[in-house]
Amino acid sequence: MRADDETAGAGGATRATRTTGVAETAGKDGKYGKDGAAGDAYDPRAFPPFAVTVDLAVFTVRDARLQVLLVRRGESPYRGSWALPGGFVRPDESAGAAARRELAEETGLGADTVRPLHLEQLRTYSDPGRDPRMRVVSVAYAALLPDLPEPRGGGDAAHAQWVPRDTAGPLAFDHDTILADAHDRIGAKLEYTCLATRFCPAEFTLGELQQVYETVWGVQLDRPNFRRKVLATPGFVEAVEGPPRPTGGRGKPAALHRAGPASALHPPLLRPEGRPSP
Amino acid sequence: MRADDETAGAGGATRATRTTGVAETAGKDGKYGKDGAAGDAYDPRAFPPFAVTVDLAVFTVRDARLQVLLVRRGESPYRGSWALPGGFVRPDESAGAAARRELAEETGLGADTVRPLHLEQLRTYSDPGRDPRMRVVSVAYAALLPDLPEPRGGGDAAHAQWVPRDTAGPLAFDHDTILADAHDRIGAKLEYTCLATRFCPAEFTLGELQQVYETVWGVQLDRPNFRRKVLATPGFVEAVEGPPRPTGGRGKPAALHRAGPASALHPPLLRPEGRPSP
DNA sequence: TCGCTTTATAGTCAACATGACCATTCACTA
DNA sequence: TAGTGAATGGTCATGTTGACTATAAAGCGA
Repeated sequence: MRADDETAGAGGATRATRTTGVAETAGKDGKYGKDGAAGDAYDPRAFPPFAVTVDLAVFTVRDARLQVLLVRRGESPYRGSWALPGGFVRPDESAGAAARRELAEETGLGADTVRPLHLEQLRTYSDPGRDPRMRVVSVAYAALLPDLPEPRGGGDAAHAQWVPRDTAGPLAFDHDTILADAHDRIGAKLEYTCLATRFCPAEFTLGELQQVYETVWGVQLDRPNFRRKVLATPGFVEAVEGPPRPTGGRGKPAALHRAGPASALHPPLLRPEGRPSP
Repeated sequence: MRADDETAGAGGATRATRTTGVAETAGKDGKYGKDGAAGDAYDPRAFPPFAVTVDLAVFTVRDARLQVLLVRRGESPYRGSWALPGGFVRPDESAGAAARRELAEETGLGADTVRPLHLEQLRTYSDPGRDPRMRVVSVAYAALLPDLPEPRGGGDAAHAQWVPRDTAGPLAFDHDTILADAHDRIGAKLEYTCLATRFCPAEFTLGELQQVYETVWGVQLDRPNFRRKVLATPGFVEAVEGPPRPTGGRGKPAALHRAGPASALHPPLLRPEGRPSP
């Protein structure tokens, strides 16, 4: 969660292309120029068009590590580099729809599996130089997946691969920045939302939920305190009837829970130390 | 802060335009199709281009009310409606730079005044139908202004006007949604960042700072408790030497403070009741 | 069957933060 | 000189958090 935007390169050059004050205000809100008075107005068609893409930071927690889904680039630039999955937004879909479509394609998961997954818009990256070939603005999304039995299906998604987040990079384009922003945002949202359950299967133990927090934050939490806090937060989790899951012989089997109806935590579940940045 | 994205209209139609799986993965990350193999690849130039704009939710606190800067549209559609200020992103600038440029133009403030203002990217609105004339994706920003002595300069900005936030709307396009998202985001960030000082002039009293919280959140806060909390948070504010500002005869003059070096609050300054949504 | 290990769960206690108050100080005005 | 309005300085009960100890339940190996 970086506070500021890419503001480099502002100022001078933009002034140079400015013609009149009327030209500015005529193009308000993404509209054409004043009706008919096209000569002076700011006309978007007079410029090379923007391409709009989505980039996805797809996270899961597996083997007590935060893993991110990456693809290897087959074309230049950055040929052979790892990159975040993504693709073009099509003329008839929103960025959110494009992100969900790409998520299904890259993970190889069916539409039914992908539909309930949490997709969160992070921010938009629009630096003029971020793609050396053309002007591309990219809307970045973060996706949270439980540790699914079918990590990546065959077909289109064969080239996508889970990589531990701390060993990911350097990535193509500005994807290192996007990934860092995504990690920051997810970590921050764990503090005051119930997002952590999205990393878990439908039924999970409190130990698994705690593992999510510990993995995303990179800290150790006290187990009794974590338990107390989660159970004291109304609507965060609710107990599941029936026998606990077989443990495989290690310790007492834990009771199962499922995500509750709440979406926000009151008060928040704060990280042990200070947060990185606003 | 809406949790989910615009996902309406996904699915069917996008499938119809899909050609092959190779076409999908070839256009990864906002690139052209596979080198040379343009026949099958997804080529952005085959589609009508996207226009990219910025929309600004510019807030200030004046007369104990949250005010937002609006412009009146002179062209159709929504001719005569109020709308958020904004405009096209130019080919050589980032969205953030465009937002700052538009902010200067709409407020009539000089570049030096605008430079230190807080601009925060909210999210991107990309619904295919959000502008009836063409495909426009808009990157929304929130800007926080102190109650400046020159509310709006002359010239270009003469048509922009401060409007109380609760009387704003209905606005053109999806600007009601953007404004609501902006208000939610600002309110949430007041809880765990030092953002509130951005609504204040360089030197301010704790009463003025409290007024910001009360106005944005729409609640009343206890003054001694607020004071204790703010002063106990390291780096939030620091005392200013010298005599207090003349009060105009109403009560004891308050000590002046300026924004401290901190950017995040630990622990956060939570709203009295539960937060609206995640 | 008896320990032994492992993990879940229950409970204690002090430090800290918060919300609801009351009291005092200060500058200006009537 | 008293009165008014706002800032500032406290108290106190309550709730939350962090550190820590203790108990319970399951499987394993001897």
